[in-house]
Amino acid sequence: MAWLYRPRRGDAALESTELKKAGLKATLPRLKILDILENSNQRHMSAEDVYKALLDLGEEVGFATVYRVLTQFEAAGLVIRHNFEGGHAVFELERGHHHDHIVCVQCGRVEEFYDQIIEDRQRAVVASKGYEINDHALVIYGNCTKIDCPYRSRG
Amino acid sequence: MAWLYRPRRGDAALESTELKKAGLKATLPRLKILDILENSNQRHMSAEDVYKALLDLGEEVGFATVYRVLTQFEAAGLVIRHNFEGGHAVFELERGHHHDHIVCVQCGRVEEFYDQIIEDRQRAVVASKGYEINDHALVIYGNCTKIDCPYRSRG
DNA sequence: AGGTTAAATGAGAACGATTATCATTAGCAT
DNA sequence: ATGCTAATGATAATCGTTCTCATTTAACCT
Ligand SMILES: [Mn+2]
Ligand SMILES: [Mn+2]
Ligand SMILES: [Zn+2]
Ligand SMILES: [Zn+2]
Repeated sequence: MAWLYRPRRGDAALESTELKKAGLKATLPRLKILDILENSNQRHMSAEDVYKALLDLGEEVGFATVYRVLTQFEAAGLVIRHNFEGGHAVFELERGHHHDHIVCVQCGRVEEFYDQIIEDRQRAVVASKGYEINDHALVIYGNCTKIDCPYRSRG
Repeated sequence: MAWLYRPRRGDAALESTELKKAGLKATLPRLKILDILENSNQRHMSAEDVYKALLDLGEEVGFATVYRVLTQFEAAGLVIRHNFEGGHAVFELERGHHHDHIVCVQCGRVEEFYDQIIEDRQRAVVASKGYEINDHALVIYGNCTKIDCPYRSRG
């Protein structure tokens, strides 16, 4: 999926500051990975997606480093990790606005949504069960009807 | 967690019929695993939970068979597989009523709920995005305040 | 700018959950 | 009971991810 990464290189100084603010040294691998997350066409990337984007740029970064850095970014609040079905985690930049996801089980397309009523009802349900809410993951699996979905149900 | 399995053996003939109806031969491993799923105190069990329950009964069933049978049960619609966080899948008997889950991130307790408003809103959101809904997974992570939660927030 | 040092990296081993392989065993239709 | 086929169990393999450790590097201090 090489073409998915648009190399419109972000401002290196800004990204460096972003890392420092998060308490992380501005190393080359971290800057490159942050750059990819910020400029890729796909908002939700697996560790392998990121690694391949690095390869496509001719960058020499180890796979272990990709995992390490993504985990550090998560701990620092720079990215969110999702466990959609399929065995591998996907990461996206934290943009400060909670949202949930619809995943097309055919083509893998990911759509985001936010529904205040759903959010409110979750709080109500949890409270009624005597829990203190912490986090939640709502993933809807479906078939998209996008014209370019290669597995589209009908024409 | 041996004590979690109540060996009030279910009706073997019934369970045998249940398997046949699902298109599965009534083999000993399958009968035993179905029995454990039906009579365990915990409604949501990992493959390892099931395997340990078998060991506690002195049954000789291979780990690979446990995985295989659980996957077959899922394909046959007898059980549902959930991918809560934590790396391993959990299974529960299909009881014909969709529900979602609250998981205590401290003690692992699992609570079930069903909320019609949430279900309806999901359909609406999905439709508005041009998807055909297929399935969904809503897991709320929280801290339970049950008196017997060993990690309870306060006294 | 050059030196120091603790932290970060990369290659590969290790890991945990799950699946595949394959020789042996066991349902079950005849 | 016999035979055929599917199921089992021991073990190897796989997959995504994390760990180990020798080497490199960013940040700090002359
Ligand atoms: Mn998202
Ligand atoms: Mn349940
Ligand atoms: Zn939400
Ligand atoms: Zn639901």
